[in-house]
Amino acid sequence: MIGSVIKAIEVMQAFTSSNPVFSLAELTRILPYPKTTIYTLLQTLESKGFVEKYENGKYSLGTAIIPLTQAVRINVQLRDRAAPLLRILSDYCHESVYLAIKDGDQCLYIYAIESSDRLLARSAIGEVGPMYCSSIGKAILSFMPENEVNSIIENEVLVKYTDNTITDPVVLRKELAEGRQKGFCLDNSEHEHDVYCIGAPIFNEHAEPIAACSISGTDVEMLSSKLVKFSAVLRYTAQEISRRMGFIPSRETMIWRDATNPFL
Amino acid sequence: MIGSVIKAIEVMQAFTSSNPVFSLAELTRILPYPKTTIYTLLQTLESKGFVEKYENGKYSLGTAIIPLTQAVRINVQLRDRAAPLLRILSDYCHESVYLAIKDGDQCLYIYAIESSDRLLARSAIGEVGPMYCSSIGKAILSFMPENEVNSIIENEVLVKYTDNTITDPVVLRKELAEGRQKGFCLDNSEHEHDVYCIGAPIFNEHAEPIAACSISGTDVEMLSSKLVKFSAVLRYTAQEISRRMGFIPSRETMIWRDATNPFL
DNA sequence: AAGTTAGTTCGGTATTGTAGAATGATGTTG
DNA sequence: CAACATCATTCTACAATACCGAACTAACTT
Repeated sequence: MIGSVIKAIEVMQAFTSSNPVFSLAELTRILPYPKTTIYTLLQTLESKGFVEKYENGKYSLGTAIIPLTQAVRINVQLRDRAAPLLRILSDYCHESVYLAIKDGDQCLYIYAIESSDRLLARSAIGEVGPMYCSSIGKAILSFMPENEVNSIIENEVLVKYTDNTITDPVVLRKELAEGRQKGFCLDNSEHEHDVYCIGAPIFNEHAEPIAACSISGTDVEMLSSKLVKFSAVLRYTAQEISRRMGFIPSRETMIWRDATNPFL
Repeated sequence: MIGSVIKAIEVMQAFTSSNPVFSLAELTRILPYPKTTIYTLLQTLESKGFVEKYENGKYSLGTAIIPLTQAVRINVQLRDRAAPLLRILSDYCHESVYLAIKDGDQCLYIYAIESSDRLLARSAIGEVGPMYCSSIGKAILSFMPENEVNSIIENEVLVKYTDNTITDPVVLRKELAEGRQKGFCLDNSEHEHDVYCIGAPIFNEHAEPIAACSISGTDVEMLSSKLVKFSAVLRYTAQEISRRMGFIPSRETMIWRDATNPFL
């Protein structure tokens, strides 16, 4: 374990989308290292383009980080395989489509096809979010071993983001059981107001739920009149992505192509 | 300058999308450092999620890199401001839309809205490409100071990717002059076969061309019947993005809204 | 079974990262 | 306008620790 590398990473991770600019002094307040240590770290990172220095002496993360993402394993192995299928899904549904993985106790969004009515300015890629109140997170949880689900649900305060957020572990567990049976989970505006989602899990070759994809919209019809059609194509998409990850669906749970399926 | 941090970065940058997996031995062949040095660097990076270790002992880049991109300055300052405008542009044109910045002598793609007929599986975000044979690159070059243009054109071999690639500096310079006058540049399948693009430059508050956006399609109509309409809305989009970057367009070059403009 | 290659552990040395203090630059307040 | 405060940067000296050779183990090859 090389201390200076650890510290360099901690310096980079101090920067966030809501706080993307720091002066040296501000960083010394955040991090438990002396000024000069952080100073030389910043200079080193700057020489490689990992941080940039503003005119006014402030620092932010540099562009050299962006090309690295193309080589990240999950992007090569999962995103690049899933992208064409998600494209078809998005064209069929005319709604935003997301791909996120389980990253520790959270979901990490690694791909998005955002439809025009998504008003959020920022790209979701790279964002992390809670598992218990998103369709993606619940879809992953619903197929995880019970003890792991417990450790995620119980080691975390279930924050009530909206009126619909499920904060009762009993209710949540019931919904996960239901999701496991149906093969998909919903987000009835449980995280953001007026955002409705359907999420379906993606499995790896060991049949572990490592990720999920979702259809997301601002129309509540998503969970009523459109649900049957959308959930079917979403589950099929997730299954085909899983297949490309080496997963072999069982005969009972397999989803077949039919007339309502755009993947004919 | 901290040596171990430099080395750690060099280790990470050894991974690419075409070569995303390495064993320790392979890395020692690529990098001029002893086995044990690279070994401890990998272990350190792994502890922070910056590299991941496969079952078979091989290494690849880890997911912890992905959230960092949300805090990268250019993504906060430019991408997040440009995204809604590019969304409108894409909806209007029904074509793929790209945003790339000048990064040294190359273009770095930082945002993309890919339309359904884009068959490429991979996301372009994070990719780098040459400036002299893309509409984005030429759009940036066309507004750069002459000496900087020279250093890019002359220090680089102009590879002939397709039959249409311009490899003659004289022809290229003439086209850049034309682009500067018109306010946009074309890519007539000069980099990839059957890909046609229109690119327009984006300026910062100092009126420097720091980036460009483009409309990209597989239909040659892009450069004929659709050109007038598309180039107008593209230029307007680029201007409005520039404005959000602090650029103040001059009265002569300003593009006004009109009936063919979706931004009414 | 011998040989080759790769991953990992170990330990001594010398490099070099670290942090205190001092300096210079900038901005702020009375 | 001066006195003060804050911040970035330079310098220096010591001690920590990164570094790398060598040794060891495991897996695979011939």
